Amino acid sequence: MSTALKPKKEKYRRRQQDVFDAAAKVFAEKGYHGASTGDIAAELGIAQSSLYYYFSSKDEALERVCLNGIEGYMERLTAVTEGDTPVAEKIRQAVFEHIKPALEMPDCVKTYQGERRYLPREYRGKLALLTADYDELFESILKAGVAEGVLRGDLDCAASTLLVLAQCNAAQYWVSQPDGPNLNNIARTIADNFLRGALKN
Amino acid sequence: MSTALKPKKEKYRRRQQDVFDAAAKVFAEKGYHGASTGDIAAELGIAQSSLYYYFSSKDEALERVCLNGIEGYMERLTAVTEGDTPVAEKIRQAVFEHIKPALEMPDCVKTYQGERRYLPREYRGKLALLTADYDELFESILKAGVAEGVLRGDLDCAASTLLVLAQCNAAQYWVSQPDGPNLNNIARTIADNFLRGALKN
DNA sequence: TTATTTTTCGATAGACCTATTGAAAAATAA
DNA sequence: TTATTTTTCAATAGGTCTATCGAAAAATAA
Repeated sequence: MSTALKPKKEKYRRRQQDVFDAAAKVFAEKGYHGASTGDIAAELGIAQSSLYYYFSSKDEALERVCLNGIEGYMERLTAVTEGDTPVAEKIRQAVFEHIKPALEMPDCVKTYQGERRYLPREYRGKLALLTADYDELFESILKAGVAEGVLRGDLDCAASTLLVLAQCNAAQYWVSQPDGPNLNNIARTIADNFLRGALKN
Repeated sequence: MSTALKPKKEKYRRRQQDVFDAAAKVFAEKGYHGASTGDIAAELGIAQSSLYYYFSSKDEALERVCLNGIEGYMERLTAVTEGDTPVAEKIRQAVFEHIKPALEMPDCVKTYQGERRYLPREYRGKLALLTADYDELFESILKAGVAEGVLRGDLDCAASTLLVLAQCNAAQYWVSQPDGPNLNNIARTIADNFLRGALKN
């Protein structure tokens, strides 16, 4: 029975995803307020009014795009923390996993980074909590490193987390450039630069 | 003679500066496209149409605000490079001077960072050149450090420049928070973190 | 085929926004 | 005071935008 009803809804879902992908592209390019629903429709080659069959407001489109922009981050970072690899390697992996979406879904990530502040209040608060959880999880890797004695005892884990992630987020704009540096190289540079100063000895 | 004519123009200039300051505040808060000229006027408590006595278009207001946002950067960094202090100290100073405007003119800086991409093509190009000059000057400090043998010989000066400045730019959002960290502390943390990995030995 | 459901569309109401204009108000000069 | 200049304003033209609605078209079912 479920197999008989699904195909209908699934076709709708796929088309809806096309719509949100187009929205992500336009939002990333022109900014939320600089982009019109007409721009999104033009991207898809359909009428502006047709969009409202897939979402009920421009705000909702931004919500969905932003959600896509942070989807998977928590899961990937959790996987990294749960491994039994050395702390230094975990940090390298965490940096790499953080930058990865810049290639796979750059528009969603850029929109999340730059346009999330235009979300309705309540929704923005929810995303802020998710981001805080993520930062905390990242910080826990550093704390574990300090506790193990692998990282310097006087390392400011909270500040380091913010600084490393700031570099990752900035790097997302470099990898998307055609002649920009390779994803692996950037991740390694960021992680190694940090580790050189943070490792004991 | 010049002293007789100036006061008139000066009064106009001062009021014009008020207008651009209000524009900076509103742009920083709502984004260029999210902010209306009505918002700017409301900030000043005047009629929307009165603004056009001081600028000829919203674009021009953005231009001026962005210009204010990068004013002085080049001069301050030049002063740092020209001193005869050790390289490590120059780097600390450069980082500090880069973050400083985040306190003195946060709205202009935020607008420059986030909204400059909405400037008309030609004007955006000019600012890009200025930014490139700045990055190059910063990089030259690192190169000098490598040449002197103070910094590691295999240091990637270009990448390091981008990464350090990315941290500075991100930090500008932390210092403006009421309970955020102190400007000096952030600057020192960024510079020391970098130096710990970049210094020879 | 015809009937039914899904998807797209044109037209448009209603709101907002930029920039202009001529006049009023305020400030300054004579 | 009156005359002149500077500054502000109300009104508005002309444009764009979001979201709605009923109908048309397309896809699917009977």
